Amino acid sequence: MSVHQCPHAGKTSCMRPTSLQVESLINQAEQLCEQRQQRFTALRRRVLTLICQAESPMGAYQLLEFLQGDGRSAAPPTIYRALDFLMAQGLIHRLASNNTYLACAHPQQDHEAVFLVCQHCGQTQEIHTDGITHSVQEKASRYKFKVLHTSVEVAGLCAKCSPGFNPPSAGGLA
Amino acid sequence: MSVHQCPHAGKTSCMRPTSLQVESLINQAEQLCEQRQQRFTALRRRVLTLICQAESPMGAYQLLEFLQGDGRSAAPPTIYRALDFLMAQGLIHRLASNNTYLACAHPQQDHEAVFLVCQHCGQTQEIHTDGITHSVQEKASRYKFKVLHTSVEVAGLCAKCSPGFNPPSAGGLA
DNA sequence: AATGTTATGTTATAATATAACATAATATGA
DNA sequence: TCATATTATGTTATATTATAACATAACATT
Ligand SMILES: [Zn+2]
Ligand SMILES: [Zn+2]
Ligand SMILES: [Zn+2]
Ligand SMILES: [Zn+2]
Repeated sequence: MSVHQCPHAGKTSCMRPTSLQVESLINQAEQLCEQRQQRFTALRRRVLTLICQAESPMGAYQLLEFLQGDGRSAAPPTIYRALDFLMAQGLIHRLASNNTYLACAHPQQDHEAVFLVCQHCGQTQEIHTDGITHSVQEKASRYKFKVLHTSVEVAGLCAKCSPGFNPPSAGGLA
Repeated sequence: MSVHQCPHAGKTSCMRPTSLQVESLINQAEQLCEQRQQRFTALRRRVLTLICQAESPMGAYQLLEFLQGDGRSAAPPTIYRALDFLMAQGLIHRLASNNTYLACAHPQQDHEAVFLVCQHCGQTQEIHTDGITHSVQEKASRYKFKVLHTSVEVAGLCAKCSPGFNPPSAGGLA
């Protein structure tokens, strides 16, 4: 049994996964859909691939342009239906703060996630943290509020885009 | 010196403030704007009043309808400019998860907030919790991510809309 | 093949938000 | 007060994001 090595795990900032890593994510999605008796169609595969290959989260109409570039006939419902499916399967997430979609870093398990969204370069890191989830739960319970879904989106600057960052390979001085 | 009693403070669920409480919020807004040498115009006052009076967060076009009902000439930019101003002054918040706007419960101080959004009735409670803010900060710093703004929106069911709720005045049995 | 189901194509439109430029109201200084 | 600058609002058009409704195609099951 080959365990999938998540391209996001253990990295300081999210890099575009290699084509091998994308392939691995797609294979994983295919397996999940098969287990759930859901159809992982060519269109859905294509959309997930585009999202996985992207440097940062993509908008629906951006993705739509790629589909149209394929020669395929594609209108807004085409992309939104694919996105809805992928979200329902937990393969992608939607960022409400900027209306974009990104691949889930850990589609295996159901989870709440926190997103660190760089305002400069757009790169977005999905992190999982029980601490935040528990804080929310605890606070909500004091208000007798039943939590169904928590959205945490953190806007800021990633390591690369923070002032004072020097790329390691540049030597750091001049 | 009369201290403003926030209509949200200490409540289990957010109720529409009384007209006296709305008035108090508006007066407070007026003072804040005066301190900052910002113009609290009739339009801005009207929009803030509408938002304060609302039972739950309101959409921009909903608010726009009210302005038009006033007999006033109003187009989308009218409402969006007012909303932008009120947000810049920290008098209202925008919920990204459902594109709505609500009055800030504590416009005095700059703060990060958590919103408990009831999916059934729409009522939304703003709460302030250092615990969540600190968890986010701590997690982000591990990724060398500089936090600028944190959005936490919790979807679920408020006390009233949770299954099994009986209004206190009904006696609780039959 | 006949049938039911799911997915996709297609057209139109809804909902949310902004650009660009004109006019009006307000503030500031002579 | 008047001229001037600044800020706010009016107005028209358009951009962006998303869904409704119905037709056709692909797939599954018998
Ligand atoms: Zn995820
Ligand atoms: Zn960045
Ligand atoms: Zn607030
Ligand atoms: Zn409720």
